[in-house]
Amino acid sequence: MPHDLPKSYDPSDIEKRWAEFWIKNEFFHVSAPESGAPSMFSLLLPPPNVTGRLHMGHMLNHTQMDIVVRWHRMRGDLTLWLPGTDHAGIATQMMVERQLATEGKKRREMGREAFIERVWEWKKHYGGVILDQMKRLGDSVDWDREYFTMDQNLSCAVRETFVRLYEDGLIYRGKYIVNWCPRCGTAISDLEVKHEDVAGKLYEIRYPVIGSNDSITVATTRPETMLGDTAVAVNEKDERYTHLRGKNVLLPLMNREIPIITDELAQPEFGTGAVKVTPSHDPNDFAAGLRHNLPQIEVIDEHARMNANAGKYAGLDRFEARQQVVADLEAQGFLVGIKDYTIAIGKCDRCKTIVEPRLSEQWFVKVEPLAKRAIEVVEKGYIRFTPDNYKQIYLNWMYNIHDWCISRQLWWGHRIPAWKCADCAEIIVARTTPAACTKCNGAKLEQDSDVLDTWFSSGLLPFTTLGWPEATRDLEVFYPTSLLITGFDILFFWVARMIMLGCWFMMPPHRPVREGEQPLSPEEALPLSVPFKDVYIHALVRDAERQKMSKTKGNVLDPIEIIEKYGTDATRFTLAAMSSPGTDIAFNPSRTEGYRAFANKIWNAARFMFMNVDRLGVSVRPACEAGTGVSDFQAATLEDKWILSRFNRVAAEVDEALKAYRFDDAARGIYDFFWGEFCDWYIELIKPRLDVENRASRESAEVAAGNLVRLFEAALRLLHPVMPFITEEIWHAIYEGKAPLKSLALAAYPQAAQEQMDLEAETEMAILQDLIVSVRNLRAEMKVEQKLKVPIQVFAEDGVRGLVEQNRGAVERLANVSDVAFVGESLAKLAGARHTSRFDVHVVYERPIDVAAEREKLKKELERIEKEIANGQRQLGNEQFLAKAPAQVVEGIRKKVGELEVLREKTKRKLEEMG
RNA sequence: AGGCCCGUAGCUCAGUUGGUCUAGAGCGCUUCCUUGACACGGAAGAGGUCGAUGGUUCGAAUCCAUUCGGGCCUACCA
Repeated sequence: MPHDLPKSYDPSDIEKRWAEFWIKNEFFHVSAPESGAPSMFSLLLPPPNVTGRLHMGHMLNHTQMDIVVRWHRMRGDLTLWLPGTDHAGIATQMMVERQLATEGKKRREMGREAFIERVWEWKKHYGGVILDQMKRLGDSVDWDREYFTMDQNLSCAVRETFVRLYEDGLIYRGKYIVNWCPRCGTAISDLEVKHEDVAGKLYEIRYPVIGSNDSITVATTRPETMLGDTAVAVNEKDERYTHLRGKNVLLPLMNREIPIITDELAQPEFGTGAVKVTPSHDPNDFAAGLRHNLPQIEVIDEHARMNANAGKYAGLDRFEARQQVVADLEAQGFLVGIKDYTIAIGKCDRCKTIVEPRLSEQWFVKVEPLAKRAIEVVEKGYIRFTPDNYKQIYLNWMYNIHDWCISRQLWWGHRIPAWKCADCAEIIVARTTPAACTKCNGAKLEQDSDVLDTWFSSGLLPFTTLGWPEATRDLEVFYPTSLLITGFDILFFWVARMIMLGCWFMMPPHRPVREGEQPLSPEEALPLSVPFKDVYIHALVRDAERQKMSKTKGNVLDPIEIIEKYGTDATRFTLAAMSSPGTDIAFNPSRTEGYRAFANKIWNAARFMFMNVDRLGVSVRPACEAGTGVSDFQAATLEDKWILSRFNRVAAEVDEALKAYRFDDAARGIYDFFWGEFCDWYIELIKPRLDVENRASRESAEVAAGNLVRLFEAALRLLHPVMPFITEEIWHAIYEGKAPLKSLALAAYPQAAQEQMDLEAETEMAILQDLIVSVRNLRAEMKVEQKLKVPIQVFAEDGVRGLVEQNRGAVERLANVSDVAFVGESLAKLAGARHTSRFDVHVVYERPIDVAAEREKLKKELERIEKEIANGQRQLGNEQFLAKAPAQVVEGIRKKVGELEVLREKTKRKLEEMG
């Protein structure tokens, strides 16, 4: 049995087999050639967290990446898709802490070293889940290059970048207000704080002015912070308070004297126009405090509890303290009022704990110089966004960027390469552990206990994974990477940081230079410093009701379950077909069901092909190597010329679609072609030619079979990037397991060939299809029994008549017609006839016709035609239209009106005839 | 507070610089057909004044303005 395909399509077996085969054979491994600049395509996989499991968003992202990557590979580009996983500082640490908790252990009790060891242990056991899932998807990544962000070489590069930024004056350490998560016990960046509108209260508190009976009322949403107040601010322009300037107030509950200052912090329009100033617990107040040299009194500690400075409130949780403070203020007559107020409260992105602005010593990146370049490369078009509206979103963010807090009080991550001298408190930043203090020569040095924000290291990946800071060939050949496909949720977290860091470290003086080569000038280097040239931002995958998928809602679809149910190919196809830019995807499994049907259709078409090839005993081995579309196709008949032309046209469309990241257009184009044209028409049309037993010659049968196989093989290549498994399976079957290449993934992507396009054949085929559909239509209207063959009459001009005559058999078979008779005059007037501008056709069948209904229909039809004609003629009579509209459009309308006029006459006559 | 996106058939969505659009597809629905590739199939069909209003234009689902409805992002206003 040469072409052995099981009777039914079962994706699970096929997909498992090929996924393993691809990996085992390392088809997707590439290395940079020794010299030259090959046509290449490179893409960095957004590294999933080691803690990660595949979700629908990944599935979409991976599908799109794999399509693009396979497409480029088949086009002959040296294609690198680089996989890896991210150590994901907070996420992973939380995961392991949770595991420890079940054993009754605590991180702090274990100590740093033991804990980190435990995390590595955890990573070894559970960290690979997502990679295994990726393998199931058929992701054609270069597994030989798989990295982990904490690998030795990458960690070295991280340290190198830190030191260089420090040397460049772009990293500083200081005591500032940062976002502090009391649960995670670490600082987090602005981006890791998610704001949420909640119903809160605005408390108005009266502060008595010392030396008078006057008092000043301030408003706050956080009354507990008043314990740390060191001033009250009013606006300079606010005349209500002119008389109080320079005076002091007595801070209630604490009985501390604090000054009334004038500062822009206070806006006259808001509340009373007076504002309490708490430099230790509010970023604005912090800034105001610096302006006025105010003391910083911390009253809340790292666990969000009141500390000793809070007097009698010490030890209370911040929310307990709030209640207590409010109660005491009220009791003592300082509470003026409480109003309902909506607050945008900041929560920790990871654990949803309410973030506390806290004064602490942290490391920051001074981002302005980095942002300047990151803006320039996008404005100059060195990086393009798809959809392009993300360009503006990116730029707006970049224009307003703040310094980036990069230190985290965690244990899992890249430790900051800074040491503090125990003797003189000097901070030493170095690549390797320093032996002695650079200032006092003391030997008691302690490394900073903080680790870096995970996004700092992921921001470096485009160049560090290719060997930076060494001047490697990989870096030379594959950087800038060609494309990045990712979600908008990490546009700022990751995409923006990669651009900032890439355009810093791949620019002189940091850009590695190969020995004996001249360094590039900044102007030359800038376009080449970008981490990627294209960014494609994919949509969010929602559930069928357009709801965001979330665990709490319980509407999370597991891609693995979908895959098990419908197959990876069908799932991939669904996501591709639904990937229209800028719109979220409402994932509906019913769609996937439909695409599994498509896979099944392909499967059965293949079985049909093999059945015939085997019956005829022919062996067809289509060429599939570089530069090949459909080869050795013998276009003997109209349907041959037509399908070949259509194939090439579709190949061109698919290519265009993929170039523009229109995965939906590409998928749909192939779907419509394969099902709607190849299966529904072409296969049906050639069936008689394969029937050597009854009506066909052996020779013509062999030609037909050959064409069928060659076209099918090319179609498989066209479809392979979207549905890699089923195409690989059938493709190998075509060659009976002895394919000229080891994998379809290595074959050539079909390129449209102009000489194989045939507009005339397409036009003729369209007429024939129209005729056949018309007859089927009439049959259905007249309720002719399905099986009954009926004669038809056709009236047409010579050209069309000749066409129908030549393809009489096709008409007879596909429309179930017993005989085609040509008549010399129009049949339009006959009831039970149908007319187009090119032909009239009448089904000869005795069946009473509902004349009234028929008339109504015709009337409506005539109205429509006349409206259309009027419309067209108005345009054609308009000079401005003729002058401005493209010639193609004018010609198209002219032609259409001509055809419509023929139709109108026929319809009119028929109506008259019917009375 | 600022910005972005969406509103097209019962459902989910296409519709690429305004014109060849009689606005398409899948699913669902109706009728017929188990014909040797496929019922995960074949054939035929019903179904939409393109959220609303106004404007620009010879021409608008497409551009502009306003408006209603839905979603999202950014933001240090107590």
